[in-house]
Amino acid sequence: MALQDAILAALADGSESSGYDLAKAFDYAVANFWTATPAQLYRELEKMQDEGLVAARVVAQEKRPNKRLLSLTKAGRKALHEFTTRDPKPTAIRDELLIQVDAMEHGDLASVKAHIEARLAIAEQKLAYYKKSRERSLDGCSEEDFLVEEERVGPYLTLLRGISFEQENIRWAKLALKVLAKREAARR
Amino acid sequence: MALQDAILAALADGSESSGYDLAKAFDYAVANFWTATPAQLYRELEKMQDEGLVAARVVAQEKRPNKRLLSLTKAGRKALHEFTTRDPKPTAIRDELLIQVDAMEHGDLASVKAHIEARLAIAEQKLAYYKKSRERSLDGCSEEDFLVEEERVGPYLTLLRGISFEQENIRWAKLALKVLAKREAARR
DNA sequence: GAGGTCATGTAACAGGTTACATGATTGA
DNA sequence: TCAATCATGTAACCTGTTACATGACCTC
Repeated sequence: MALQDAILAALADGSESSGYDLAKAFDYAVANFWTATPAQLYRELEKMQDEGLVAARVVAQEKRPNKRLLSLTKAGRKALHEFTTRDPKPTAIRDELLIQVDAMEHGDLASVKAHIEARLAIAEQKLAYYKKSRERSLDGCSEEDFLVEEERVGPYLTLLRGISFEQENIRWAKLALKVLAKREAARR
Repeated sequence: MALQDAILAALADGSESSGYDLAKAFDYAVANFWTATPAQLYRELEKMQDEGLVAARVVAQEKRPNKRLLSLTKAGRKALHEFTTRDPKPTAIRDELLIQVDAMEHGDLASVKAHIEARLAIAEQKLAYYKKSRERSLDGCSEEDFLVEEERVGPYLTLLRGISFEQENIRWAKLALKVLAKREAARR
């Protein structure tokens, strides 16, 4: 059910997206609290159309395949409102890198170190991307003013959570690499 | 496949656990980077026994059902080592609360506020639990010394990531509540 | 005596992943 | 000319969730 709610929320703040647009928004490289693959989205959107939560408007394009632009119906908006009243499930995190780090003494240290380095680079990219998003949102306004005056702060608040998540990933990865280096030096 | 790897890692650092023990360790209230329900674990453990990755030793107990204590086989240790050499998948986060916050202006503000408060309380509990774990690990030793001298730092490093995750959840939740309060005050 | 913990699971269903298929256009 | 982007999806499979079942013990 929760993917459905995530789609409702995405359509409510973006408005009129194609399945392809949603697929980009739910890509792990961009999304900070929910991911989904295109296959999942097309399947779910089909179901949501049958249930009358979203409506499609076909836009013919020259030199491009036709688009099906989706938007929320009244029933869709109602379902989204109802969702916000339900108790949210606890956060689920799945991180294979942390499994590897947990078991690193039983595995290949050099590989794990390389994986932490790769993750650090990804986190830095995501952080840079989120910070650009933030600048775009604020549009010159100060954060304090924005948070009180803007009519919609929800997306900004979730963006702040994404930013601090990536900042902590970076901090942690650097610490872990430092520890590994120190231990390697001490082993000789 | 990744649940399998998570089980291998759990058995490698704990050694000889029952399905029930693992279920507690993978519970969302305790686990910081992978969760699984008992049903999932019993199914997966069955498979892993067939594949020869884990072996069960049945321990008869008086006044309690028999236990099946599981441990890694040589093949299991090899599989775990091999896992650490593979590229880990990117972190997957799924958080319904952040969907609700993202869409809060389309939903029920009072409910969302209550959900943030509930999440804050959970994060504080988890943080307290993680901090106790840390004290137990350090056992009077300073962190700096521990990180260089201990033979196994993997579990400690993942614990640190869990701690900072919950600290950021707390910080974020408090900020979000403050913003909501200010906006409510400004609306009058 | 009610509810929690220890300890095992099964069945049915829902949700997520991987691989494939199509085909034109645009930029390096 | 090679890869990426736009844009749609399907099929098969794997993983995760929910609800149920059993039964004795321990604590309030």
